Amino acid sequence: MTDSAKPTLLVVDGHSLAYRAFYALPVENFSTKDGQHTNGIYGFLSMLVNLIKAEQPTHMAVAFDTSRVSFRTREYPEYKGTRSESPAEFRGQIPLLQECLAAMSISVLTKEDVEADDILATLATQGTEAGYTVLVCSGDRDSIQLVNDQVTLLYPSVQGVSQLKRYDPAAVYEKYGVEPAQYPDIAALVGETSDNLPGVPKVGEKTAVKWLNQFGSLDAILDGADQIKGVVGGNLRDHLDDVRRNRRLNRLLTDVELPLGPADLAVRPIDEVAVRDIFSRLEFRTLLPRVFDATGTVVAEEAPEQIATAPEPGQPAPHELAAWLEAATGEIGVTVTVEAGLPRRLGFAVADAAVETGWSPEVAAAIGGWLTSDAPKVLCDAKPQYKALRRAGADAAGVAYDVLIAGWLARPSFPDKTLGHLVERYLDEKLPEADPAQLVPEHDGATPGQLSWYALRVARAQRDRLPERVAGVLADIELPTLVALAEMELAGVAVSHAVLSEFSGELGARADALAQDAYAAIGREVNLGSPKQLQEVLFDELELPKTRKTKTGYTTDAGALATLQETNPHPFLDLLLQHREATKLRQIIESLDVAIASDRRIHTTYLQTGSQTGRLSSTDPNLQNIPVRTEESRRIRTAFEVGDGYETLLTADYSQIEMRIMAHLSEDPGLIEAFRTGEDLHRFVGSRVFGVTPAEVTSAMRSKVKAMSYGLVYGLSAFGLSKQLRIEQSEAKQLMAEYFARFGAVRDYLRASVEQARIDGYTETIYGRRRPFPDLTSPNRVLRENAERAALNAPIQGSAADIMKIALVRIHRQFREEHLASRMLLQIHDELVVEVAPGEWDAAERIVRGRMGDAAELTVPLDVQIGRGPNWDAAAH
DNA sequence: TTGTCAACGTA
DNA sequence: CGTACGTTGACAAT
Repeated sequence: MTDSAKPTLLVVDGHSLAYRAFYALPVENFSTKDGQHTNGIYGFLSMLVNLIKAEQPTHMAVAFDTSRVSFRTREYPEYKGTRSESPAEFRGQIPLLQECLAAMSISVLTKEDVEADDILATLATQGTEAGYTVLVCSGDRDSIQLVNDQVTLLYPSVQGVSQLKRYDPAAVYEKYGVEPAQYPDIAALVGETSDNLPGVPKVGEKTAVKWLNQFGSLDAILDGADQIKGVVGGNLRDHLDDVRRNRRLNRLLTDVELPLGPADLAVRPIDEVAVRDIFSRLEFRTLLPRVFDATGTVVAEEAPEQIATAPEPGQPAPHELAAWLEAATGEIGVTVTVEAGLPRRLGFAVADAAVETGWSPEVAAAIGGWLTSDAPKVLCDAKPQYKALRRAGADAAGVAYDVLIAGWLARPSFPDKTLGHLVERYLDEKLPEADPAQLVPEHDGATPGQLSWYALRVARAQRDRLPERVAGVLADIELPTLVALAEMELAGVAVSHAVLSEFSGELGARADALAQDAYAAIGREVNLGSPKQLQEVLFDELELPKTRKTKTGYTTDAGALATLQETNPHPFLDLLLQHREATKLRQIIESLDVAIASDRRIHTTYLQTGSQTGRLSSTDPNLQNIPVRTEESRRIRTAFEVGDGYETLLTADYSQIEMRIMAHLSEDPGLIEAFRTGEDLHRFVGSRVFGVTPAEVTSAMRSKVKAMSYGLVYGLSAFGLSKQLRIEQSEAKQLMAEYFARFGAVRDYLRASVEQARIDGYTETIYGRRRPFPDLTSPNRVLRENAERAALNAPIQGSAADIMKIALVRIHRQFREEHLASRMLLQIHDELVVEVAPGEWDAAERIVRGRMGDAAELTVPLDVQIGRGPNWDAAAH
């Protein structure tokens, strides 16, 4: 038998190689939409496929450890004792990996009480005896002892599992200077830190090899220990027992009883269906053809999966369309294409048919009843379509599903929010798209009817995969919120151009004067808006001390400038700060002014899928960051006025909603009492922390605990607290200690919530909204700690967002039920601005206060502050 | 014209 | 070394 005809047995240590892959591959690229981590599985399989293709083994097996304990830990309990337990995210991947291997018809071997490497050693030995060429693939250096003329070790390099280094006897000798069989002797002397096997102090590979070559064997070294001089000789004599123990433990078993021998491990054809199934669950796409290729699997058909083609939509007359819609049972996919803010074309689809039409008064009349009925409608990005219909005088109801919002709930971090992406993600198909670069596109894009058909199919594929509570958030919170937001956007808020432009003029004049003074202070003109030029002035010309580093240089932000002004006063600094303030305000005013529409109102757009936590965001313009903190900046808010035909503005905000949620989630008795007594929160907390009566809490004490309380919600550190309060770090630490001594359950909750997130891979709000956090197990400390702070904050910020949305929906509903003309205009996270119609103040106030107050049943009351006034500033309380 | 950065407004 | 957002002007890259 020639060598090339010899059968090749490949045996692999599944655990150690998957573990290396787990740390080598960034988890954010290898997680399913449900949050299952797959980096270890993917990396391992990728390596295995390469190996199969390159080595063409005739026989194959993968071995796994069964647990952390084995006969070695019984003999020496500290064995591998320094290894931290492998993360849950890794352990969870092992059963799935074994499922993959089973689908690929690769034998998986495990054995109680022994390690995977003992199984490899046994198989290697049996294989050698039976005349196989053996390849051992392991990440454990002890496997070097197995190498001989028949057995080659494939060992992952530091770069990761994709690069395997081949160790035959020559390679072992070159690297370690000994025969493979002698390697365990070296290792016994040197010790193995990762296995918690201490060796002889000061003895490294060099010394060990020298001794081995000098004495011939480990036993001879131990016997002749007296002859070795110096400190190392003494060390050796002191550690003879350790060396003997190490040698006992690093000897791999070659006689493990296994259910299968080499002959039973012949490569078999993969189970193609099973492989497709598990790979699709794990969302492996590119790996599938590689597996087929490496295993020589002939895929029956080029495209066995039925790529459905969209039906050619019919173009019924209005009355036929109405009949078609009435006849359709179940959900209907709906698409309204929008032009100039108005509906242009409409498409409708059921499972196997689609129709479409242009928008006209006739169509509106024919299908108006269906649109406003509860007949379930499935859309992609329903809000703009709903608004377009409303602008055209049509109403719509029965929004039963929105694939865009559902896709965001399933994976809030994913930036691409288009139907095309969802079609790829959930259907594994391509949405037909016209090539915008071509004047006469080769391919037509999908028509409205076809878009509806795709949306409906995405909805069906998506809904099954949405966890139940997340589906509840969609149905009970997000979909009704969508309608309320659409109405708010349509309403818009009245803004006075006159107020804005007068203020803008004043600020402009002031900014110019400040700029002139600033130039005079440094003797030249610079662009005060250019951080780059400012750095030249501050650090080169004025030679002020360098500030905190940014990517491109040193910061010139307001905080740093203020600090500089204290340490190195210079008139330029103050002028610059004032100039910044004036130009910033003016810029905000300008952007608001151009956003005033012809109805003299500003219509913002709320992004319902814009945040990772469940909050809304606001764009074009952003009305959620209108200045409020300084007296002067509040003047901008006076421009937000009650509109014609309305009586007054009402503002309502939740006081300390996040701390209340913290009290609820942590069940901290102290914090709960704080909110139940109705005492000022920070005064109450201050009295507990500083051990005085509430009346004795000074404003300094109050602001300290206030900063601490708010900081808690963000994962503030002692360092950050000390910086913010400008106190010593030791004092900040002391403050935190005192705080937690009184409110210990808060700390317990925060810790536990992050730990739970590490296990689950995601956080959850009170209502079940999820946010995945793959980085919680990252070995990269910065990534991991960032994730920890965000994970700490997400359930709190997210629950507050949920509660506000619930209130929003209920207020909207009740205003309608009671036929009020009053309406909500703005939502600023914990605040609502309502425009109250004449004579409706009492009703509006009752509803807003009531529905915000009872939006959630927490263990502490939800406190709502109401204000009233002709403009936003005056309505603030 | 487009993308990135620093800076800064809000909750 | 404090969470979540959107917008702006400057500047560099295209």
